[in-house]
Amino acid sequence: MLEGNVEKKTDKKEKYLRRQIEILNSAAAVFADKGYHGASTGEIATNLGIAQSSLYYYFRSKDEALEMVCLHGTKGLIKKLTVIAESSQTTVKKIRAAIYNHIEPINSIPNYYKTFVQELRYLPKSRRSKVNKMIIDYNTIFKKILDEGVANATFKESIDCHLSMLQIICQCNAAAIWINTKPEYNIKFIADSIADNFLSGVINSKFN
Amino acid sequence: MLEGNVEKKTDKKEKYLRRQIEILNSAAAVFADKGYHGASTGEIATNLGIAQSSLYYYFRSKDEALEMVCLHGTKGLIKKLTVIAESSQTTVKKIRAAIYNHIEPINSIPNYYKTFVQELRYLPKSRRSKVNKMIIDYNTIFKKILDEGVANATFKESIDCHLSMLQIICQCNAAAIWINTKPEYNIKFIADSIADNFLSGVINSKFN
DNA sequence: AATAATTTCGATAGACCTATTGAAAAATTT
DNA sequence: AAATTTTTCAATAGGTCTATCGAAATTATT
Repeated sequence: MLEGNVEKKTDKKEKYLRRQIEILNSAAAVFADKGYHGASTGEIATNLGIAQSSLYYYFRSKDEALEMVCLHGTKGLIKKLTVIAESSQTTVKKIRAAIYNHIEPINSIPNYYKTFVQELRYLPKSRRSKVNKMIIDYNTIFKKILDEGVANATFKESIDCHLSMLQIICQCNAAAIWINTKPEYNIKFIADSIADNFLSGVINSKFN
Repeated sequence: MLEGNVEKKTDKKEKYLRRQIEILNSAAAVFADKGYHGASTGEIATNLGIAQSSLYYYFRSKDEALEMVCLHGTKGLIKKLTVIAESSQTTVKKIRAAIYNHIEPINSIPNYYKTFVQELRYLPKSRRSKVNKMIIDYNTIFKKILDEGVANATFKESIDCHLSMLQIICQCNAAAIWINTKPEYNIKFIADSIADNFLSGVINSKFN
């Protein structure tokens, strides 16, 4: 049966893709821990209990693995940010939601997050196009929320929205490194702190 | 003459140390560009126009070179921060000065700064003691300025000073990466932006 | 100018690492 | 249970890299 064959083929493919994710999880863990150049395919394989050469059934090269980790780690982020940006909340709430959305993968997929933040720079130029497009799109949407905040007079006219976007994102990204240094530093706490400081600053209001 | 010999020996030593700095400059440049593991001693040497093996007259190993770059890149920073912390300025001015002090080496020694920020994590544990002590001291002084701000009611009581310290520093450090992405992003502009946002936030004052 | 100290060099050992290949093993289909 | 497809493996070619060594070159001293 034709339909039967199609279904089976799809299953095969899905099984392969599920296994590929397991491989990528290990790659992300070693990349996050040792850095891209410090990571060896041998260690990625050993952590999975398979032979080093077996990895190459799932990716062509180490840098393809890095690209896949970076792309997989950011899957869905843009869509979620778009929903936030296009929602009818106040700008302040959008910013809070955007920060939480950005920081959440630190919890769910920490090794992908760390690899993206710290190792993307080692991705060869020939492999950058997809990731770069994604970053530009993401930053543009993020900045738009800030632009809107200035336009509707929620934010001061004096702020540089591009720079503010970079400042927020770099605080989120850095959190991936020190989030586990104190028990009270969970992502909600950190997201709130970044948002509070960004929105209102630290100066006591009686001084305003 | 005894004094003569002593003087000459000192000159020798200083000549050696000057050359060592040249070696470290090249190492810092390659570390900053390629990352510690991606950097090869061959490239460090080629950039200096000398043989790879010649480097080992100035350091024992690649990780000793990394340690020296990290230590040299932060020389004097603590002293300057201490002067700021112990000065009689207002807390707000201290924060502005501390941010500028922290960010300034991005201009004067960018490769050391980038190496410190991005590659320190690859320094073997056996070599971390000096750098770690320095970082702890530095962060403690920085946090003290914030604590003082809360104590003298310049800052809100609700802020987590340790977290705020981390947030400021990570914004400074990230700036080393994107400072050259726009012509108007000089260190004064960025230091002011970080300080402005941190102190007063971005929300339009009529909303307070 | 001869001697001594400092600096640089070429050659290389010993490791480690990526990616390929063809075969073996395991799983699936017929 | 035989045949086919999918997955894993061992072996290894070919490359790069760190660190060492004794010799050569350069610089400084006597």
